[in-house]
Order: sequence, then C-alpha cells, then structure tokens
Amino acid sequence: MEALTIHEAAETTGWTPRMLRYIERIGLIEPARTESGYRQYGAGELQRLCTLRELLAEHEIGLGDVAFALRLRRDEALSGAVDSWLEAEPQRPETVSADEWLRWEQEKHARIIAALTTNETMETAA
Amino acid sequence: MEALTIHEAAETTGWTPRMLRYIERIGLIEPARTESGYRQYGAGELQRLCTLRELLAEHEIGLGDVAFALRLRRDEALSGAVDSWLEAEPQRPETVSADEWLRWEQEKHARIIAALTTNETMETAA
DNA sequence: CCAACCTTGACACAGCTTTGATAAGGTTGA
DNA sequence: TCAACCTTATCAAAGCTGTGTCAAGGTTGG
Repeated sequence: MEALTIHEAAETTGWTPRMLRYIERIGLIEPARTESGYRQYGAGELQRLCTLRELLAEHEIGLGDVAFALRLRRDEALSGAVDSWLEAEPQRPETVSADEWLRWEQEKHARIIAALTTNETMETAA
Repeated sequence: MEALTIHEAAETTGWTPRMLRYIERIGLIEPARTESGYRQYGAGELQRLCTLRELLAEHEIGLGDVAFALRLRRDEALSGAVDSWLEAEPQRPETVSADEWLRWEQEKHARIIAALTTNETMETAA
C-alpha cells in the first residue's frame, strides 16, 4: 500500500483535512510531499493518526500537550530544566511548631527583609 | 527563616497573590496551610517560585506546559502512551518511486478500500 | 472589637488555540 | 480543456489561559 492524499487520509483516519494540516503545522505528523507539493500519507502516518486520536481521547490531553511532549524530547536543555524544577518538588517544610512560629511572628518586617535578601541570593545563584 | 503569607510570598517572588493561587490550583506549588487555612510559603516554595519564573521566561513555555510535564511524571500510563506514540515517529516511508506510484495510482478506489480495511485492523490492534 | 489580613467564589477581559469556511491559484487525469 | 483535486493564506467563531478585581465572610493581633 502506498501514499494517500490529504482527503483520503482524512476519511481514513477520522480527522478533517484542516486538522491534518494543523497537526502537521505543530510538528506532530509531517507527511512527505510530491514534487508539486501534494501531501502523501503513507501507512505509517495513517497508523500514527489513528493512535493519536486514541491517545488524546483516552488521556484527556490536547494536541498542544503532545506537541509539548515532543518539544521536551527534542530540546534536551528544556527537558533538563523542567525535570530539575520538578525534581525539587517534595522539599516542603513541615507545619511550623507553635512557639517557633511565635518567635518569628514578632517581627514580620524583618522577616520580609530577610526574605528579600534571600531572594536576591536566589536569583543570582540560580 | 519560616513561612510567609501569600502577600509576602508574592512580594518576595514577583508573582501576584492571584497567580500564587492559580499556580497552586494547577498543582505546581501547594504550600502548607495553617489550621485556619492560611497558606504558608516556606523557603523551598519561594525558591521554586523564583526558578519557575526563570523556567517560563528562558524557554518560552507556559504554566500549563509545566503542569503537563508534572502530569507526565506522575501518570506512568500517560507518559508511557505519549512516549510510545512519539517513539514511532521516524517511521516515514521514502518518497515513492515513480513506477511503483503509477501502479498504485491506477485504482485509487481500491486503495482507499484497502486503507479502510487496514484501519480497522489498526484500531482493534491498538 | 476593629483594622488588616486571610479565605473561596464569581465575573470579566485580552490573547491564544483549535477548528471551520472560503478565496485565489496550481496540478492532474480523462 | 475541464472537473476535481491539491496548495497557501485569511477571516471567524468557540473555547481555554492567564490575570485582575471585587464580594462575602473567617482569623488575628493590638
């Protein structure tokens, strides 16, 4: 089996031609082209278009989400940055003990100043 | 240093209180609460709020994208499905050779029927 | 007890995403 | 040559995101 045109591929997969162009524009499925520029959808593309619909439906995600996942996989710097941000997550301080809280509550202003200073450190350090 | 209120944390990190609530709602940073329900932002949260701004700015992504990355990391089934969909990507058939194309071009209708049959197989197989 | 916080919830609005429709023009096969 | 495709580009509508603001009400410290 060989390549189908965009309308044939649309009928086959349940997308509209419009959406196939959109899916291409966001980088998810980029079919080959004939010399004159017509899109050619092969068996692989048809497969992926079908499973793409299932993926979106079954997990309640959008095309943009899949596009972002693709970007994550292609941009090593991005995925590293996101991962390391997510990594730091469980670092949550326990609920404050009552007296410790009181001690600090006494000078709210000093706390904010301290926080601001810490923040500058954070910004330059990061 | 101990916990800050939402307004203090906002001033410290450059977000607005509104946005801190939004960031919490989409699951990115969920501060502890006092017994009466006030949010308490600790050093860890302040850090993460600052680096979150950098992350968004430096990589041109949105809060929703980070939220999706978090979802990917928490939902193993989801990340597996997305990954395996993306994995199949490079499978693109080469541009069709001229005579092979001609042979197929001769009965367009048969091609579509064949594709539809293949599609049914695909759907049940996936 | 009051000012100054905090909470949730709702309305609103600009801007982006997703999708359709339509126009102007090129390709192709009978 | 002509019908039936294809292409890109544009306008448009519906919905979601990110953000502000306001209201009604609880908490807290002086």
